[in-house]
Amino acid sequence: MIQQILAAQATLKDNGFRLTKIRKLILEVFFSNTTVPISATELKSQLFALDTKVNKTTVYRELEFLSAQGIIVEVNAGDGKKRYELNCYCHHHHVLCLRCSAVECVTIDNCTLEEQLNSVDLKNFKITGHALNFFGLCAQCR
Amino acid sequence: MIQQILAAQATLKDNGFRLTKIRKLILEVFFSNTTVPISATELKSQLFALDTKVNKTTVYRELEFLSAQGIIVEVNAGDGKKRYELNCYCHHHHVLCLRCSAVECVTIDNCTLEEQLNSVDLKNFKITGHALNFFGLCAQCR
DNA sequence: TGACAAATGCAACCGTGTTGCAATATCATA
DNA sequence: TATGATATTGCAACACGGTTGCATTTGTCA
Ligand SMILES: [Mn+2]
Ligand SMILES: [Mn+2]
Ligand SMILES: [Zn+2]
Ligand SMILES: [Zn+2]
Repeated sequence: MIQQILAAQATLKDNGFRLTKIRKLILEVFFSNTTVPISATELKSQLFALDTKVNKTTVYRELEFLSAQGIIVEVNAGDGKKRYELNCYCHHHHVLCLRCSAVECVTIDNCTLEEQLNSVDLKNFKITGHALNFFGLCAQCR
Repeated sequence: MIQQILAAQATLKDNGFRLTKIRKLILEVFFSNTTVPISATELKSQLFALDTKVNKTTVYRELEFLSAQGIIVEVNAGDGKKRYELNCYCHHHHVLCLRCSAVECVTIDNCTLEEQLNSVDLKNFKITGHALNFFGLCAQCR
C-alpha cells in the first residue's frame, strides 16, 4: 500500500501536478481506507477528522482531478449522490442501504451481463457501460 | 388506453381523491405518451405546451402522489435525476444517453439476475430490489 | 530565493427537490 | 343549485449536492 501510494504520487509529479498537503492526505484516505466508496461530504469530514479543514470546492475539484487521472473512479450507487473509490480496475457492482445509505461493493462471479446484451434491443443506443445496483438493508439496519 | 385512463380516474375517485384539471392532464400525458420515462421538469414543460402553467411544487407533489397510488413508478436512470413512467407491472431496465440524457426502457429476455444473486456475497445486506442501467449514446447522438 | 503556474478559498450561483402556510378548487350533500 | 369540508394549488423560502469566476496562496524548479 505504501508502494502504491508512492507510485501514484510519482505519476502525478511526472505529469506536472503538485503534491499539496491536501492532495497527499486525500490519497492516504483512499489508499488506507476500506474499499467502501465515499462521497465528497464524507471525504470532507474525514479530512476534518485528520485536523485538516478543506473548502468543499477544493474537495469536489480534487475528486474530479483524481478521477481524470484514473486514480479513483466515480461510483453511482443509485441515490442521486456521487461517490468515489480507489480504481481497482476490476468490474463489479454495488449495494445501497435504503435506510442509512451505506454502500458496499459486490462482485458477481462470472457476470454474464455483457454477453446477454447481444440479444437485447438497446433502442439503437451505442452502449459504453452499465451499472448494476442492489437495494436493501445493511447488516445494521435490517 | 381510453379505458385504462378512465379506470385510473375511477380508482382515484373511489379512494377519495379529486380529479382536478391538472391531475387529469398529467394522467393523459402518462397514458397517451410513449413509454419513455420523464422527469418533473419535462412534465412541467409538457403541461406548459398543453397551455397549462403549473407550479413546480404541484408537479413534484403530483408525481409523488401518483407513485404512491401505484399508477406511475419512479425510474432511476443513473444520472442524479428522478424520472417517472406508467406502471407497467413488468420488470425491465433502462438506457441513458450520456450526451443528451435521453432515456429508453430495455427488457432482457430471461433476466437471470435474481438467480445469480444466490451465489453473491452481499455483505449481509437484505436485498429488496435492483436497478440495471446501461450507458451510451442514443441514435441521434452516436 | 524568486517567479510562474497549480491549487485553494470564498462568495455567489445552479438545478433538483422539499416544506409551511395561505388561497383556491373540487365534490358530496343538502 | 348553493354550501361547506377538505383536497389541491401556488408562493416563497429553504435544503442539498454540485459548479463557477476570481483573487490569493502555495508548490516546484531554475
Ligand atoms: Mn466498488
Ligand atoms: Mn421503463
Ligand atoms: Zn443501513
Ligand atoms: Zn442522446
